[in-house]
Amino acid sequence: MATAASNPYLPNNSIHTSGSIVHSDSGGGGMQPGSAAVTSVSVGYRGDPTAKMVQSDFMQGAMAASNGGHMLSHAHQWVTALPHAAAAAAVAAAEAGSPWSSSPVGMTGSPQHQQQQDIKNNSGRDDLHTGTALHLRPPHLGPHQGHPGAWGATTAGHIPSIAGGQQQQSLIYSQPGGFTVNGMLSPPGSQSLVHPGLVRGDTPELDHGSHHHHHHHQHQHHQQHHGGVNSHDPHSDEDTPTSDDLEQFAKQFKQRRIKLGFTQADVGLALGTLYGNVFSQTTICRFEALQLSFKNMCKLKPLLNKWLEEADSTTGSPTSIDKIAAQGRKRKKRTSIEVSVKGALESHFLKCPKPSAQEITSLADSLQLEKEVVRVWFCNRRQKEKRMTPPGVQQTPDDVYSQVGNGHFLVDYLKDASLTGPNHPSDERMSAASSMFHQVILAH
DNA sequence: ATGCATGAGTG
DNA sequence: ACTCATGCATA
Repeated sequence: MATAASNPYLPNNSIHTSGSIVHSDSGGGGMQPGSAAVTSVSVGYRGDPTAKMVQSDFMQGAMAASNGGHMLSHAHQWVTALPHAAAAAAVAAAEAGSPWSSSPVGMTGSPQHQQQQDIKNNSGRDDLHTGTALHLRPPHLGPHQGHPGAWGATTAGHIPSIAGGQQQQSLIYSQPGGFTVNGMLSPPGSQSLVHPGLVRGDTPELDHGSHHHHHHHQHQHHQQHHGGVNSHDPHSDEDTPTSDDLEQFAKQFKQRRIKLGFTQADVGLALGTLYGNVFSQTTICRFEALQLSFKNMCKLKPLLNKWLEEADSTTGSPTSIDKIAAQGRKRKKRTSIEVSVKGALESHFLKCPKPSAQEITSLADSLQLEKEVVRVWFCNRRQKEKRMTPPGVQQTPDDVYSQVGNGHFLVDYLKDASLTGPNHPSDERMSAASSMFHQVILAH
């Protein structure tokens, strides 16, 4: 049992604890998810044999049952401090020294307020320069960002992520050297050359096929109107992409990525070595599947586009990136909710997508789940609906009709979108989604 | 490919 | 407490 926890290197399939650590249990608080949900154990801990997780796994009882009123404390329950000096130091350095904190960003134009959620990601995994210290951050900003007032949202969205994310910590890893898209030290021959022309992947060979299919326009301008300018070719990463652009780009991106032999994880890592922002396989996957919010898609596109350029020029480079699997803090065990329970949650969601705290509590109680779990479930559920592509629907619009089952999503999106109006900061995703669907419907 | 989770940022 | 961007863990 403990072995699983202490040895992260083992294929974690066999791990499943059981009582490894002290777990608090069910005494006081509570409700043991014995029937409603199972919590699969498996702490993805970074290599620290000596230190196993000390804390009691997670006590749910604390907040649930007795207190109906408030349960403000929960955040610290699963987060533990790194017990190890080395590890701790690394993380400390990562967190203290590389906060992609707010960054000045030079957008002299529209001081948008609520959407500069740049990337401050980095979950403390970026400093493990295992052997190959790969982290190269160009002292300059990306070539994107042309006009300041192009349009607040999107533009402002990706700039900070690039510009802001990398400054102070750069001294630490200034390892000059050639880096390839893979993040490996440069070898063979000539990579990293940023080709000037840069037609962003128009390689005839694979750039033809599927995209270019339907192009209706008429919805191209959802969110750009104040800046004014911004009406050149949709292929440049400087302007606000339309949902069409994104869809197309995502598709093309995936094709090339695969053709070049890279995995989604590879790309995520490469982005880290190229820009200092590492992304997970998950994120790349979601990007390709358009399962991110419109805004998020816009933010990521320039980065991936950049990678694509690099990848194109770096043909034939061996792929041998070392995967840094790291992360220092612990997470709550993932709870898997039973199907029946899930069904119940679903139906509640349909009735009320945003239940009150009180409602969540009673629901949790009746379902024998932790309140927190229920709360999170609703959050995730809502978020799911905001993605550009509803589950299942994503490929060619033509398929939308064949794969019904998601039909209602379309209706909802359109309905909602039309109610709220075309473009409004908070409706980005709707605009995007609906525009995509509009064309589908119109094309029908 | 996705489900559940964390945390920063916003009210 | 919610939204959003992200990701570990898992199916």
